[in-house]
Formats: sequence, C-alpha cells, structure tokens
Amino acid sequence: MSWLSTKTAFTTPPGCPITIKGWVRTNRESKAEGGLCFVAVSDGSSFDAIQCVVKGNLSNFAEVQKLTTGCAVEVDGQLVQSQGKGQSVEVLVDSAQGGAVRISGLVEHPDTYPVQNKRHTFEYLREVAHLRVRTNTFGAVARVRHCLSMAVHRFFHERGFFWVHTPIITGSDCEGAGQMFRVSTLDQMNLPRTPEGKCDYTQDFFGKESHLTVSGQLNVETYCCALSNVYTFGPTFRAENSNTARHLAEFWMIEPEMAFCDLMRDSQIAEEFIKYCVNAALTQLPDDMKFFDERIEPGLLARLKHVLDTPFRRLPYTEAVKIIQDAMAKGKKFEFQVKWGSDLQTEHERYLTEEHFKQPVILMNYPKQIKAFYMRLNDPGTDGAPGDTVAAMDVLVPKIGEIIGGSQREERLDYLDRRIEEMKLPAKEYWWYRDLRRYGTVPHAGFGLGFERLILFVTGMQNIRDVIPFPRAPKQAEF
RNA sequence: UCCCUGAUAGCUCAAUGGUAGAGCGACCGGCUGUUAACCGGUAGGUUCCAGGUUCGAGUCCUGGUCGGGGAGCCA
Repeated sequence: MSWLSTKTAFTTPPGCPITIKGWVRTNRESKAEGGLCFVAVSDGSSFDAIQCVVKGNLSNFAEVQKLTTGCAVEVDGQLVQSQGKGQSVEVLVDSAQGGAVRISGLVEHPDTYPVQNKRHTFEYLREVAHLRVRTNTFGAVARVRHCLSMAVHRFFHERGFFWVHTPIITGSDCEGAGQMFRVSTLDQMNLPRTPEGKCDYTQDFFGKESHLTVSGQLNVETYCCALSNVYTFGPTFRAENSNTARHLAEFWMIEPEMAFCDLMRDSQIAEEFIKYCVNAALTQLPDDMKFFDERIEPGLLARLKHVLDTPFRRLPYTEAVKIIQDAMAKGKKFEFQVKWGSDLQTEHERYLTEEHFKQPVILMNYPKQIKAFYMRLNDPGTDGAPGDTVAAMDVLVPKIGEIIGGSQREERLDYLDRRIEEMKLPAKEYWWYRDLRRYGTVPHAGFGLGFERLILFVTGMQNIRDVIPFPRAPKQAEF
C-alpha cells in the first residue's frame, strides 16, 4: 500500500492499492450490501475530499460507523472507479482485499466540535481560527495563499531580482507610513527616566527607541543601488486603529525596487506582476478557483480573465479629476467634492475602476502635496497640471480599490533635501538614505503591494481577516 | 477614531413590556451506492456584561465589551 495524497490519488489510474491519511469531512451510512459507510477524507492537498467506501466486513466497522466530522484516520483500500455519481474515483475498503481503517484520533465529544458539517459564517469561524482551515473555504484560501507566495518569488526570480530580507525591527522612526509598534525590553512598571522626566531609551535593548517596521522600502533602496533589481516580501506592522475589511495590524508586503527605472517601466512591471499572479492561481488551482467562482464571488473567473486579457488603463491624476468632475456635472452623486490637489476618496477610485473604465486603472503623477517626500518631482506642466506633481502611481482594481502604490524615487539630492525641509522631517535621521544620492545616485523606482489585498482580489473573499491564517487587528490577537 | 447596526440553544435566526421557539448540528431509531441526503424522536437556555425603570424586561433607559456595514488612515 503506498500512501498517496488525495491530490495524487485523483490523478492516479484506478486499480491499485493505496493508503489515504487525513481528517473526516463527512460520514454517511447505508444498510445496503451488509452495511456500507461513505467516509469523505480530506488531507488538504486538493479541494475535494476523497470518498472512502468502507464495507461492513471490517473488524472495527462499528467504530467506523461512529466516525464524525474532524476525526483523523488512515485508510487502506483499492483505488477504484466510483459506482456512484459525484466523484470519478473512490477508495474501496474491503477486508477481503486487505482494506482497513485505522483511527488515529477521534473527536471525543462531537457535539462540541466547532466546525459542524454545515454552513458557518466567516465571523464565527474567525473565533475558531485554529480549526477553520478544515473547511472548504479556508482550505482553498490557504492553498491560493501558498500558490501566490510562490508566484511572487518566481515572478521576480525569473526577471533577475534578488530577494532582500529587510529588517523587522527598525531603529528609524522616519519610515513615514503610519503609527508604529514599539519594541522594548524595559520594565513598563518601572521605566528609567531622563532628567527631563521622559523615558530614557538609552537604557533600552537597542540603546534607542525602536519599532516594528512599517515598510522595507528605504532599506531595500540601498540594495537596489548595488544589485539593481531587488524586492522585499515579509511581514509589516501598522499600529493604526483601522477597523475595516481591508486593513490588518500585521500583514505581508511585497516591495520591488528597480535601478535605472522610470515611472512608466515601474507601472509596466506592476501590471505584469498582477497578471502573473492571477494566471498562477487560475492555472495551478483550478478546483479552488472554481469554488470561489461558484460560492464566494459569482463571476470571479470572468472578472479575472478580463484582467488578464486587457491592458491596464494608464491615466494622469489630472485627467482623473476631470473625469470625476464631468461625471458630477452629469448628475453622478459623490459624498465628497473633487478639485485638483485633493486626494481622491475611495468612492472616486471605485467609480473610475468599477464604473467608468470597468478594468484596472493606473493613476499617475499626483500633486506633490498629497504624496511622500521621497517621490520624484516632475517637470513643471507635466500632463498640463496646474501645480507641481510627483512621479507617483496607484494601481486601482475593481472590488479592492488601491492595490498597489508606487513611485519613481527622487534621486537628486538637492530636490530631496528641499522636500525633507518642506515637510519638516528630521533630516539627520535620513543620513544613510541621503548617502545613496551622494554616492553614485541613479534614477530608480518601485512599488508596494499588500499581499493579503492581492489574495482578496484573486479569491473574491470580502474580509482581509479571512485570507491570513491568524489575523491581527485592533482588539484581536487571539491564537 | 467617527457614523450606522447588531449580540437569544453548539451554529443561523424568530419571539406586541406578560409561560423562550424553529431550522441546521449532536445523540437515538428508520430508510437509502450515499454525497447540503431523507423520515421520526431525544437532549440542549444565567437571552453579551454591569447598573436602572417597571407589579413584571430577551424586549425600555444608561454605561461597557465584542461583531458587522460605511468612512478616515493606508497596502
């Protein structure tokens, strides 16, 4: 008997003895043929569980009859073509042919097992996150998450990018992307004080204030300016009090950075990247994607195929503002007004990508006052804009909104210094970032992409807390 | 953090201020190469927490806690 994953079993020609090891999904019983149990067993390798048809001649048949959802079993039997409808092959377990069911772990009190053989809400399953992965949906999400992770690395590896492990703990408070979590070993009940009465971080572990990273971008730019094409892919932490279906306190971010690269090429890589990931899920996990299309977001497959087949629409911010203003003039209602220089609201972004263009849209060249200090200042009059713009881009997709934010970086030291001064940032903290502009500066560009948002986009799942194994969010760090 | 909304059986939800209900799940039985099975029965409740109003509160009021939808921040 060779032990096969269900995934392998489904592609193996019938007629051979096999062993399956996994967890019971369902158990149905029949009195026919002297007693039969139909035990569906899942080991997580495939979307479908495999049906084991257990004959009444097994010595422990009485125990098999009592198997309930969640029990762990090892099944020896013959891989055969199914006599019933609903599956192509199944495992026939007949003691006359050496069939056996070994029960590894029972569910001792089935009435207390949290994952019943019925529909559950995602909100409830979140409370049993240690067991929710045993359901169809969360198993499929886990497989897609892995598939996309591998696709990320393959995409960049195939293009000569190097994966850079930027630090999780940072002593820099200038990453500039939101509230940070403090990292400290000080006794919080008895903090050391400076003469001014403030906390004395010179006595802390790192001898200075330190935090969890909110972005690897500044660090990865250093490697970019030596290895040319690099990316980060790792955990990122934001202590914002965000309570939405699109935000996590701990999430995984992908940040490529390319030397000798301008904004247009940056946007081309971003488009290729998204299409590559979508294609990977569609071709490698068709069963899981079919499930998402049928049960999670009807029309998902058509939506994703449309994304693959259509070039992303590139549009200057200045044009986008005109389109939204035109729509308002024609009677389209928005809660917020739009004028050149103001940031677009979620409702405006969704209008552009979901209603006006009905496809992914890349907005480019934003007013400098609403973007970060490191973004490259455009020449005056770019896109006919009435004010200064920077070489920034946001990739907007239906359902999610902003999925990627990127820019060409300011490589000219005098321009960078002016921006740091204008925004009243602590110039001294940026000494090593400024060095990159002093020693062999080059035009370079990159972008950031929230991995969980990519998973939402690809699976059609609604809540970001359901596409990461153990979500961390305000008031939520169980498990 | 702001606005709206919700919390009742293991789960999903009902219940005019007046005896707490159903479906599913679990358990027992029947039927069946079954597959969201079907049919019959049994068990299962501190109605989120703390106060208050009332003869009487699941229901009304106040304050919390947690969830959901939207917004902001963003990825």
